[in-house]
Amino acid sequence: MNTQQTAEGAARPAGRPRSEKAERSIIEATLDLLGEGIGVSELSIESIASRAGVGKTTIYRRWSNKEDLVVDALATLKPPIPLPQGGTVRDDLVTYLRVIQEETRHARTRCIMNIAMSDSERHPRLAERFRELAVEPRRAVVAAVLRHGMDTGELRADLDVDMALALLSGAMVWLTKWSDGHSPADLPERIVDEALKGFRPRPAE
Amino acid sequence: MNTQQTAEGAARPAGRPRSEKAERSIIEATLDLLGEGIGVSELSIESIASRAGVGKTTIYRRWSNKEDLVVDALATLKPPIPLPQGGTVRDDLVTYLRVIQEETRHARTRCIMNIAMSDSERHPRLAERFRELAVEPRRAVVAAVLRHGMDTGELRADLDVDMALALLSGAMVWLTKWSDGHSPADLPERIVDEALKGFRPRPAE
DNA sequence: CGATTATGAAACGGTGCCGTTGCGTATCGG
DNA sequence: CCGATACGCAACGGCACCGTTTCATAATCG
Repeated sequence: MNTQQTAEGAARPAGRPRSEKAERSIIEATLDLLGEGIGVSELSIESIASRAGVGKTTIYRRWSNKEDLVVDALATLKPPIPLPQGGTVRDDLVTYLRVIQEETRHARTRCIMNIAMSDSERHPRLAERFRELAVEPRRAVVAAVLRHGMDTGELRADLDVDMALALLSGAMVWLTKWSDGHSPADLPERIVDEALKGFRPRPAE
Repeated sequence: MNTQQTAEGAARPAGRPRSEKAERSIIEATLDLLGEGIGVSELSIESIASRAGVGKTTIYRRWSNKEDLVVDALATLKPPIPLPQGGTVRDDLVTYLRVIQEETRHARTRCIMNIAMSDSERHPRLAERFRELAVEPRRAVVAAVLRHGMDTGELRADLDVDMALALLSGAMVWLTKWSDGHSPADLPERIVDEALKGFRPRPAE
């Protein structure tokens, strides 16, 4: 009985359908502004509408508040790299950090990371969404790499995977943040090697 | 920057002197608001004046813009703990991370850290000030601890001190950020031990 | 005392954004 | 074509701040 091809199966609600293009450009404008360093709280609906070439009405019709819009915008971010786990664990880890380093070069990524980090208290749903979209998938992939290494014996059998992940990612973010802008190209290698060796002297290698 | 400032030797500039008490309460109100999660850009002079029980005039007379005020406010933050380097290097490092962990419990510290982290692009002077006041002193202390360990042989002689610091601090911050609010009490020990051991298997200990 | 400067309070005009409404037009189903 | 809905646009009244000014009062000098 449903003559339209709406995916949901629900009847099409008569009248002019909402423009997918408008929706996309609204979300794009939102990410755009966030990427320019505008914080969530300073982000105004009017600036989004203007940037997207859209009436405010069109935005208010779809989202009842700003946070919902930003959540949906974040949802369009794809975890861009699944990491091609090819060689040794060391190489995979270096590749992983290199991806982080590369992304940090783009202002857009950097700003969105900042938002996720600092607005986590005031906008918990946002932080949760970001974690679910950007953090968790990667965590899972790298955790698999680490476990693989533990199986083959390249890594300690009793390694704490979450701790190892935190050491690597944390160091990368930390150094990038406090290292006067641009980080040296060999940073990923150095972090991984230092983490693999540990701080204590090694009796024999 | 503060426009007042007659050094002790200089002649008193006739008329009613500026109230030290007002100045303190302005700065206190500023830190107060920042500690409640208000970001620098949303921080309004009027809210500060109201909170401090002070006229806007009194603020504008001393600081020409908001950033200067915030910089001065940050300048009153003291690096609260110089770290009692007593026992083994391991213990000192655990103590260091415990201090970070403890501070992270207070909302005020957390918010100010967030500001330092995420506003570093839009307010470089602020970030610089924070780094100079809060990050650098501790970095120096812990770096000394690490170097001491390298001398005594508790740590590898070829350890990269900056990298080690980044691994420890980064992991602490990372785990605190992504671990649903409260971090387990033994986190510092676990981070330090994992970092000391390294990820690779150890032939014999 | 009088000169001088600071203070808190209030009001100023200006701006940017809020969320809503009305308008004329565009795009769908029937 | 008709009814319904969405569109972009412009305007609304309202609010929060901005940075400045005015004012009566308070503190310190000579």
